[in-house]
Amino acid sequence: MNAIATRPLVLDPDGAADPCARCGVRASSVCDAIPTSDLARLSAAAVTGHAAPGSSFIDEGEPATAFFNITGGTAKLYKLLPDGRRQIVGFVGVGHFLGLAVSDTYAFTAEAMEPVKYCRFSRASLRRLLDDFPAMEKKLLAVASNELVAAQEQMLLLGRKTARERVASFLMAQARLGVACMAPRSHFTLPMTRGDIADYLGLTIETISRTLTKLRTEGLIEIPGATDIVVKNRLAMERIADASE
Amino acid sequence: MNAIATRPLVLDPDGAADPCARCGVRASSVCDAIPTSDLARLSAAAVTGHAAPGSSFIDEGEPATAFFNITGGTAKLYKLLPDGRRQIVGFVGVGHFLGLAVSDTYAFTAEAMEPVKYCRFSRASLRRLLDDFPAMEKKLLAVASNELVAAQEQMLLLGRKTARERVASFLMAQARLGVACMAPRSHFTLPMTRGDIADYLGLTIETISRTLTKLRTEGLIEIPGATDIVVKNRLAMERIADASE
DNA sequence: TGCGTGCCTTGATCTGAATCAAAGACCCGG
DNA sequence: CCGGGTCTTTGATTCAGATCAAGGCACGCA
Repeated sequence: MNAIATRPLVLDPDGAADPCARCGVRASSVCDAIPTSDLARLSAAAVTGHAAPGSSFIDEGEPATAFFNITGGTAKLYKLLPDGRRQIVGFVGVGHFLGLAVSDTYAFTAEAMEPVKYCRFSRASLRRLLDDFPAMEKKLLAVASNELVAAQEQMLLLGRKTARERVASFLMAQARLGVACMAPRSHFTLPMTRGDIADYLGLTIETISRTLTKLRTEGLIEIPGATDIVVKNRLAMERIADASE
Repeated sequence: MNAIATRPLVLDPDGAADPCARCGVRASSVCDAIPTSDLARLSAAAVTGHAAPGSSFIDEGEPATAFFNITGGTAKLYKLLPDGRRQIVGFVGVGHFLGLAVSDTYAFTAEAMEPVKYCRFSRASLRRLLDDFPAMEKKLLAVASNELVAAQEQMLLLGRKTARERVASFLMAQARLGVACMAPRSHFTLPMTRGDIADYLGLTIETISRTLTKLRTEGLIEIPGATDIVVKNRLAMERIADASE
């Protein structure tokens, strides 16, 4: 189960998945879960599509008719309140699955940040796929379980951490993206705006900016350009992030 | 998939599951997913146990060796920060699955609120179970997907809703518990303390108390006893809960 | 080259919820 | 029936982060 669980999976009948723009990892091909001999069936079930930056390809509240697998680009997932308040519930890249839930309507909007490519499956073809390939189902269960753990971690952040702790947590999570089993990177690029970070961390743009500035003046990070982060003191940052100081 | 997804499932070789104390629903027996003829195999894999109120049966950070299915009672799930700040990530009752994630350690602590009974499966026996009974796996996937949706809803609440909106959301969710497809109850009992509610909603005890009092003086609810809630104006409460006013 | 439009930063002020503090209310065991 | 917890409510005060406001910078485009 572990091998299945730890590598991204792309359901791309063309077999042309990009390495993930978020983390640089190249997703394992569909063949990990489905024998090559059955690829034709997968191709028949899938419809490929794409979305330009700023445009959404899943809309909160719309009838949930399909299941998506990201094969290129990055997107943000968010929920809106009627007055416009926004909560970003995740940033996703290559290999991510969307629209799995058993509900009538989509629970969030998915909007491309960098040009997104995806494979779309109807509910019916997804069900057939899962019936035919139990390994697929195992993979999805593992993915969903891990996302649940991440969601609970985010609840802790949103419910109980200070602005400083939230920003530090976010930066350290970004540093770890896509470097499983290796040391986190000390230099990386944020592919999202301050506004997106704010809506992900439950704060405002101004608080994000001020907090980053503070961390910079304390010598814990450097910010060569608005989207570039260099972590100067990882240990201190980690300690702030998990409130152990 | 829907029938499997919508009713609680209890993996109890003794077949003696209680109706859920949280919501009154009697869980479907294990037989929905596993043929009676194979019950012996399930019994062999499962170990039953129980936990008294206030005691935990899963501890955050401990090696994740087992998988749990609640067969009686209710529990709260929470994560702690080193300085004692606490975030409750969920309240669970009969039929709930715990410890599914593919990680080395448990992501949260599970503590009984009312005497809890459970079935425990080792990782290995869970894997065998899932291999043998694909319907089990389908069920777990459906459950995990729905929990993910709920977690995202909670992120919106924690990240963007006001105290008033959080409390109203919480009360309306409690009113809906276990009455799928029926009108929410207008009278119900809260099985948790103000402290638990506070840690679930990312607020303090005092704010919970004040907010409840405010809703009461406005005539939207009544509070006959600290744990009893009567909703007097459901429409207004719903509107506050989803910020559409 | 100049101008508009998004971002981002910084400063001043405000405010919703936290914190600090003190009484009730309730429950259980003896 | 009493005593000592725990839980809840209410009030006074504080404060972290939001809001309001003003520039600054980078980039695309005419």
